[in-house]
Amino acid sequence: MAENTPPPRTRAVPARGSYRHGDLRRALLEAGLALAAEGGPDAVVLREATRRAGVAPNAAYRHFANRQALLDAVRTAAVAAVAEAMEVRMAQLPVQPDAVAQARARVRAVGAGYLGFARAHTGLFRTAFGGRFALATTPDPAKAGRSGLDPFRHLGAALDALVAAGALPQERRPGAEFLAWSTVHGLALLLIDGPLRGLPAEQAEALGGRLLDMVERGL
Amino acid sequence: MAENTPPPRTRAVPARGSYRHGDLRRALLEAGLALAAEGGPDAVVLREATRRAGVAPNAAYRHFANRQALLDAVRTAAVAAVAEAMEVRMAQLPVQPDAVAQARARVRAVGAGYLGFARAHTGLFRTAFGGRFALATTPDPAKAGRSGLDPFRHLGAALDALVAAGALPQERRPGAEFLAWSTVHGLALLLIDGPLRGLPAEQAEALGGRLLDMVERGL
DNA sequence: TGTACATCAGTGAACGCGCGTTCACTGATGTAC
DNA sequence: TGTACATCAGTGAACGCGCGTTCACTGATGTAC
Repeated sequence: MAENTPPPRTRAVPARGSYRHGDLRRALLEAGLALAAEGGPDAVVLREATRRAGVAPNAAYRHFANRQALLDAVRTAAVAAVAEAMEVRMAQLPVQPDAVAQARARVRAVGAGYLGFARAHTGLFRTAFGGRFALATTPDPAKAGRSGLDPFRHLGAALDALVAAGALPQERRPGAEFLAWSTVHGLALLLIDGPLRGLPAEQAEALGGRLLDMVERGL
Repeated sequence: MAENTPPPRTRAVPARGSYRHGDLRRALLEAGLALAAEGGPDAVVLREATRRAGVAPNAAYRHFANRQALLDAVRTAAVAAVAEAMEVRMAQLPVQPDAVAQARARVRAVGAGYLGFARAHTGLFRTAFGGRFALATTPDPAKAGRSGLDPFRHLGAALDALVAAGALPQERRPGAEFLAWSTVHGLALLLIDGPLRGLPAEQAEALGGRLLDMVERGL
């Protein structure tokens, strides 16, 4: 870790749980998250998750319809973790007198949260956004951070704030989230899977900064 | 196809080839490319390639050390195909009196070639740039188009031309390829794997255009 | 020009692998009387 | 309060799958004499 982005959320140990195991569903989900963190989505292997939970392979079927269902649950949790990383950045933002500066800082925090998460929790990031992934048209609370917003909606809200502050013309707002997202998404992938893999943190952050400058200017 | 980006290069039928099969190496490579086109890198399965070539599974080992070697060869060919898609776009560029406009158009052609290839040949694109991929520091002719440049070097050359034309300050040049690449790479992935998947061609191109506007302004 | 020989591309059979998933089960628990 | 019972979370064993890869082989070809 050693990053200011948080590890994936681990809820407090819950009410006694069910039968034998205590709470196998959560144990499997957490094993799945650990696997995803170590090796991305392909590493979320049902048998290995049960192994880590200390349970027979088929016990998983009491809690997940199949391997895909487990993977989906892991992916959802990973998306929520990205949202939380963004929220951490935003919470650290100083209050500024200038509304424009404030709104810009918010957009940057969203982008930096995304990039920081990708670098700090590569496997989880790849699980969340690395392969085929969709965007529910109706918000899913399970994919949100504490604020109730998922990563995509954090970006949308930040861009709305930019418009409200007068820093982004209304007519450029539609579709702007996809332009901004593309940019940051691309750098994230170049940084974790592409030729920028292994770039020292300092340089990666500098590049991220320049990229966000570019988006600001270019939007 | 039905696109102005070319299909992956198929060299003219060569000199007689070797023993029994004629030219199993090429047959396997082409089967691998077809598999990649259909299902991305994971679909490049050694046994299936030999099946398509009409040959026993282990015959592949006469020509490739292992599955990874076949995949690498396929990936290299896919990268070259991206370079060619860029070259097609550039060749279509009208000559302009204004050097700045000319240089800008060239950068846009590189970006549009990348995006167009990603949409037209999704599986190949994903094979070339979808997963873990590196960038040889020394240019590999096998990854280049007819011009001898690979996709990354096409971008670099286009940016150099931008500087030469005076449209990009010298001091902003270093690292600019990574900013530009990130942007276009991200949109490509959003378009083929992400929430923008299935966007109608017209809208996808419009978004691509806006993105390239943004890069131009922002760089 | 004809024959013996070495080469080596492709064969056929088999391997071990870990995977997801299904089956009939068992036995600790909570609940109804 | 004590006992019978239904529930259903986790068990144990097994399946078929396609994969990559190894082995000892064969037989068409090009080449040397």
